[in-house]
Amino acid sequence: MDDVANRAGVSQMTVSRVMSGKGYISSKVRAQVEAAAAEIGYVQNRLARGLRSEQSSLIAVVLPTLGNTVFTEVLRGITDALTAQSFRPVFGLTEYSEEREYELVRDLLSWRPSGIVLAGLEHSDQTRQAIDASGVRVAEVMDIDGEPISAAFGLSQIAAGQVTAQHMLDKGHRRFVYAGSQSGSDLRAGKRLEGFRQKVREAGGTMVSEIISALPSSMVEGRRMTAEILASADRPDAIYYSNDDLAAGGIMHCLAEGVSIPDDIAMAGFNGLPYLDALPIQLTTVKTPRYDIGLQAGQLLAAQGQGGQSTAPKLVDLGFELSVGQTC
Amino acid sequence: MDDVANRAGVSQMTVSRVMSGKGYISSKVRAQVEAAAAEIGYVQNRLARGLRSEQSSLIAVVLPTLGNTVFTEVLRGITDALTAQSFRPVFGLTEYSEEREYELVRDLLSWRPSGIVLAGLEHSDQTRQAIDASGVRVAEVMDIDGEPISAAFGLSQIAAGQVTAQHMLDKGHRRFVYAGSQSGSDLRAGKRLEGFRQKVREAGGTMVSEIISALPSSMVEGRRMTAEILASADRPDAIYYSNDDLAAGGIMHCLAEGVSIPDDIAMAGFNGLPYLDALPIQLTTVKTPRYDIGLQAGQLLAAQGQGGQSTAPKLVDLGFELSVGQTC
DNA sequence: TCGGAGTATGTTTACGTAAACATATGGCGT
DNA sequence: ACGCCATATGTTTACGTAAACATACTCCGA
Repeated sequence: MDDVANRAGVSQMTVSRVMSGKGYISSKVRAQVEAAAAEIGYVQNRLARGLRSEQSSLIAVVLPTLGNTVFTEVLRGITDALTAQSFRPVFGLTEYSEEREYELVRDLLSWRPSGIVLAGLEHSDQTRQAIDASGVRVAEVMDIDGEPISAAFGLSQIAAGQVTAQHMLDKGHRRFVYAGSQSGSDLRAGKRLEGFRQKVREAGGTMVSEIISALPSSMVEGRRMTAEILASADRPDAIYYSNDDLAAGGIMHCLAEGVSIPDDIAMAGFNGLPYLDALPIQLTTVKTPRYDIGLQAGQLLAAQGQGGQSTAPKLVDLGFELSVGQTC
Repeated sequence: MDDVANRAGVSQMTVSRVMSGKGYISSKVRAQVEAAAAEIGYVQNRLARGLRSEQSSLIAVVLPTLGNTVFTEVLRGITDALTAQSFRPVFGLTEYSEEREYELVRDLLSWRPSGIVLAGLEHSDQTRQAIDASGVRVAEVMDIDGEPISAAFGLSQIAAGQVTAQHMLDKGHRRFVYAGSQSGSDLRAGKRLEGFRQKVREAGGTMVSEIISALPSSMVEGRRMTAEILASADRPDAIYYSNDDLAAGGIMHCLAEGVSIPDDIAMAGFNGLPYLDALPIQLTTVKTPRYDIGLQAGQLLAAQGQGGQSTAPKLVDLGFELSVGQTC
């Protein structure tokens, strides 16, 4: 700024005023300063700005994985919201580990972000403590079954599991297998299963088994698990997959092996991923507003006014929609 | 740090030495300082550190989209490489716009990143100029057909197109349709098409038509385009899709409509996405080392030594592999 | 016994920015 | 004509850190 100031024949502070758009500036001086800045290729230093203003226009984003379309779409929403306000996401991946989440949160707080996005409502005490101490605003995404730190955007995972179970029960299915992944470390999936189990129990149905792969969810793994389930002695009526990728793998298995859906086996997934519309058989699933969840979380954090924080609702239910297909 | 110093009964500089691990510190003082820091919950301020050291341990990442698995995997690789060195990615999405890329690069440079990742080798003059002026190290990813700014990690997109064409020609196909997306703004896809066209021309084959959708690539759009192509009067032997998502949509269309692959229509895609292994029909495609590309790009930028920069190769060819399936 | 080398700590300063506080000019109402 | 207010610019200072430059103590060999 000093260089720009010298060249424009004004003081550093005047340059600062032009750059930040705050305070009075005559149009003549503004033009001079802008010309000088362009000539010497001035690029503002946000580290210094952040240091001085005790606020960084960075938003920390801590998500479990990018291997799941859900989170890439949430991240898209966040990024779009932030970009519009010239905030930038800095991020890290936990791979579904609470320990990793803590390390990342701690580290990211050293950037003095204006806000932080976390997945879900369950966090270690350490994590909560670090966040409380820092005073940053928090947006938790995807889940609303629980107590948010300050604001959560998502849907009731438990209710989603319940609705799915109810639909399958209504269709006459009674004997279920649950197929999950990630060794059960995806807590949202756990909540869906919880809701699902409850409804099945209430209706007198049976959870024949709950198979949880150690691998991340994928279509390939879903196909493998489905083959295993169908080959087992105690074959169920229906499979509830923890998400659409696994379920799509199930559909693929059946298409390839000539297994009839839903007569031989019924299926339901979760998420409502766009590619499902391209499959030969429409999967019954639950559509979730992932992009919107990210967008609203991003908007909350990017909103400048600190006054707005107190008036913001704590839990924002973006809802879900049971999408009935041909698989049950 | 002043607070920590007071509590530990030492000077601020001693605290700085403990935190950064540089300089001599007695084990007694180190313990005192660490205890004091823990008690008051000290969190270092990386903005100040960056300001002082003129270097930020942030890496700017500018990618076209997160809607394409390719870039989410590249981003995973980058993130993994950076995290290992406690660097963090700050990122932005261009949606395949050069203008947007420039704005993002310009803005991200204000964070004084230690490095920047860009997709592809084509950038506007403005962008190159801004990067040159800043002196940051650059890693360009996915493409190596061209002149890199400093280092590029990827594969020859032109060669990938050629290899695919050659294989299809060897299988006896002569009349091709190309199916692309994004209004052709994906320049890597353009290079593949270029290589493809060239081989087809050389072999006396025909490009019956080149259909480019305005939408982003997706399985759904691939299915729609395939239906359109198969319904056209001038029906080709084979379709070359700009990527696997479109091609998978083509497979789905054929499965649903009972079109025989490859007898009625042959197909090839690009990327080698993992989910292809789950489909009932194996797609012929080109496998690309996306994660590795990101990983190596990240490692280059996270490597501290500036001396390493000059010895680093300019173009790193991570190769590709033609994966022959059942679709041609 | 003395001096130098290694170890351990402190003091001063600068990084680039913007808040807080001055200062200066011009116009307008009374 | 006078003073006040809106406009326009300048000066000083602090944000938290680490480099550069002191200073002090200990140990060891000549």
